[in-house]
Amino acid sequence: MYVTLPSEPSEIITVPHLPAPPPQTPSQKGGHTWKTGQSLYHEGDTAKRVYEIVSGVLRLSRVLENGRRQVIAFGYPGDIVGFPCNGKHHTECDVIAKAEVISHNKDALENGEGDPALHERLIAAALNEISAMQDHFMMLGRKKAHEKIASFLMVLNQRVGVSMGSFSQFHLPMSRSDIADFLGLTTETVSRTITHFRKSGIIALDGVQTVVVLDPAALQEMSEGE
Amino acid sequence: MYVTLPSEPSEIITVPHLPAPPPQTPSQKGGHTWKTGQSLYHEGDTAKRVYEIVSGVLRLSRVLENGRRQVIAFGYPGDIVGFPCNGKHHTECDVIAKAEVISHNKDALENGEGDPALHERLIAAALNEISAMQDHFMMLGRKKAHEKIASFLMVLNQRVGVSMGSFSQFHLPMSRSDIADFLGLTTETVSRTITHFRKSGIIALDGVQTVVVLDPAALQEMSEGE
DNA sequence: CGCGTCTTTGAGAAACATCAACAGCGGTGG
DNA sequence: CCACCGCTGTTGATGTTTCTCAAAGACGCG
Repeated sequence: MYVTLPSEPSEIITVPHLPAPPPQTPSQKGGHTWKTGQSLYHEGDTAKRVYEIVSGVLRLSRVLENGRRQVIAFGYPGDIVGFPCNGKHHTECDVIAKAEVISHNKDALENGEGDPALHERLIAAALNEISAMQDHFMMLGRKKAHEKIASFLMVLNQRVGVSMGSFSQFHLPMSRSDIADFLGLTTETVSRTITHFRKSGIIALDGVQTVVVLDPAALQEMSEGE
Repeated sequence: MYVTLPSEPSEIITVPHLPAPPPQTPSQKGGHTWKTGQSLYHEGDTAKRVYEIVSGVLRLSRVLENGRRQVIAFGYPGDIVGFPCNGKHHTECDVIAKAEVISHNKDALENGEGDPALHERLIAAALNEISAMQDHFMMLGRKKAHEKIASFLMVLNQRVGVSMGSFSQFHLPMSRSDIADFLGLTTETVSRTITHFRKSGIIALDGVQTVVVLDPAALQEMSEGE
């Protein structure tokens, strides 16, 4: 259903410019499968493991007391999520699209004993994560709604888009509200902006969850502001 | 504007715009002093070291082509900055207040050989950084201007505030524009909001760079929305 | 087929940005 | 020592974006 490209460079989707993280050489073959709607962990949970996504999509998020939510990242194949801080998880991690996940003991991240190669790979992933988050800051703090949506669609297109003749298309497993909470917008603004792109002929929709990119250059231009 | 200290022995390096890097062996104790306005590194620089702040204040930032800037973080004593990604720095790092900084070879972060204790300390710092950035996401994406400013002042007060009788006060080494770029606002909005807090009796100013917190509870309340 | 949920669309309000002018402050040079 | 200059910060008037509230349409599921 979801096209995963295990051989492709993959990264946290907020990082458009980063080259490939380590190739898929999981230390353990065959991860665990999680269904849509399940949670790998919750905010405040004691962190024992970090998770390497083989297939599917995860959502990392935080909620404020008053109910406001921020989606921190969407995890795609190749991403590693669940980095602990002081032994605890600081986000929710929910499954958006049925996922296969390999878990590693957090000790493999925190000290090199055992598997030095894995240790270094996890550290590299954590450093990548930091850089990815810095990109996302730019997005949240300094871009307008249409730039945010355009950037978001472009990154997804680059990461999971498949070529369909002269166009390319990809699947949006997350809801409009997930996108809104990721970009710091409301669902209405997300919806309106996507509609606007559609009416402008930049993209087309096939159902609410499939995006066809008709004019990548225009999308690129949108993402940079005018 | 970035001045290289003549008194500093500066290596001849292929990076043309790099001011004098701290000439020292890995993990040297004692640190190195940087003056206001200097840059520890620039976006795109090859990352050789990470920096542990002993005193002073640093500013980590990124700029978009169109000139829009996002301040990623302010580095205060105890913080470790300059985590590399794929061997490069992905932010600017400028000195806001004269700083003493200890630099560590990045190898100490990436593999445990040498000093395992330092290695683990740097990893913990990186993981802390991830968590701190997640907090900041909440701020940028889901808080209103007055909540952002109030949160910002509160954090600074907790971190560097000194008790003055029944009140506490702290220094704001960064400009209004730095604060704006950190919080995703304009300088005008920052200024107006601070003025509003002042007129409400929540804070007082002693010059533009000293904040006296008169009513911490009100500030707390402001930071959470109503 | 009916129901609940998600998405889209619309109208109006609010928050924040933008544009513009002025004030404060430190530094410089006469 | 003071007048001037440039820079940063403040304040005001106005404009735009985005949010909020409301309702209708689409879609999946039982």
